[in-house]
Amino acid sequence: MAEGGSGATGGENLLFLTDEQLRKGIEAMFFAYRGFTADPDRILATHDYGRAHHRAVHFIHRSPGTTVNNLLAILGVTKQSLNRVLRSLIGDGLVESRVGKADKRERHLFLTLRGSELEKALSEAQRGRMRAAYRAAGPVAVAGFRQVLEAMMNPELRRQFQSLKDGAA
Amino acid sequence: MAEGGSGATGGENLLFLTDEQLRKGIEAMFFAYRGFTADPDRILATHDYGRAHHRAVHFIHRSPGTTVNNLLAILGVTKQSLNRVLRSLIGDGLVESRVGKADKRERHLFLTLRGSELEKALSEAQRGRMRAAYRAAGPVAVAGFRQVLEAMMNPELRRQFQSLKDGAA
DNA sequence: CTTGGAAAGTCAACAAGGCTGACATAAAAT
DNA sequence: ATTTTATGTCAGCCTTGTTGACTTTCCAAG
Repeated sequence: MAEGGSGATGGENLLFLTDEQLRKGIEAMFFAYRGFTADPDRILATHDYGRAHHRAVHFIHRSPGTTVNNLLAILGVTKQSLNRVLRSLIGDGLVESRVGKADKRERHLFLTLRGSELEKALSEAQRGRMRAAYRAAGPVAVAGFRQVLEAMMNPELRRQFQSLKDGAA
Repeated sequence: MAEGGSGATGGENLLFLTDEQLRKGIEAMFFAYRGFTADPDRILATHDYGRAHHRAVHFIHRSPGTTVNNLLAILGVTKQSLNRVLRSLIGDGLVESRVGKADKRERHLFLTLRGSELEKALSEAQRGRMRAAYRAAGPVAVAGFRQVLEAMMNPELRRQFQSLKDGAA
């Protein structure tokens, strides 16, 4: 499905697969990820939170009412680690934890008003940079960007991502 | 400079810049980065090393003889943090530190044979996944991937990256 | 030649955020 | 009635980042 290249770069020659090209891609990924997290990190620092809080807030915003277990699966950390973060977010009044109706063992997580405000600040900062990068690169590049990223995920993560992708909760 | 879109996706409509699209890009970046680091992480764990060691080894391999200060600038950490990592790598005989000839204050860093072996194992693992993703996505997608990543970096990082890109030391 | 300051290294202390293991509780499922 | 599941919590460990204080080395400017 790959080589057929839509022209542009040069048909079936595989120059884009040389170790040199791959190394550049690896380094680009490293440096870009730093940029990717830089803006939210600045905001988080002023609130005495870290990236772990950002991730929790992001996915609770994204899927309101999600359970602790769902969050664990998405974030890929231990419950102890996530619990520490949730405890502080709940304690600070950014997240609300409601006992499940159908299954009272479950806790459903929601952002409070203050939680939503932080989420908005963080995601606007992060989207700002993303938007600038997308605009600079153009729609075709963006499509390629997304394709490569999805191919780079672990298969289970890709499945999670794709079910997350289009809404739902 | 951007909108002119080379066709394919739809000319000047800016659907690729909606908040929804940006959110998907942000999450794709998050999940992909996990995949990106997963394979080397597994190798590192068996050696009692972490990502910080990987980064140091990578850039010493990439620019043999680089100074501690150069490395600090590239990695963006404090010298104390880097020093801890270098000390363990030097102590374990993976890295050699040679006093500078012209300026004897500087230390020039080189991988030993054992260091090169670790580097090779790590980079082969990481390139393996990258190569698979590149192959699955194709050359056009790869070009877009690289464009977006570069646009996402901090300007200083981008400069560093671009001077690094094409060889030199 | 002396001295100021840059480059490098070291020690100590701390924090975030991963991890494991052990254990408690409540509720659901068998 | 028993087992399993979902969650929370305590204690302790590791890596990797941080600051601050201090030393040694050595170039370069006065």
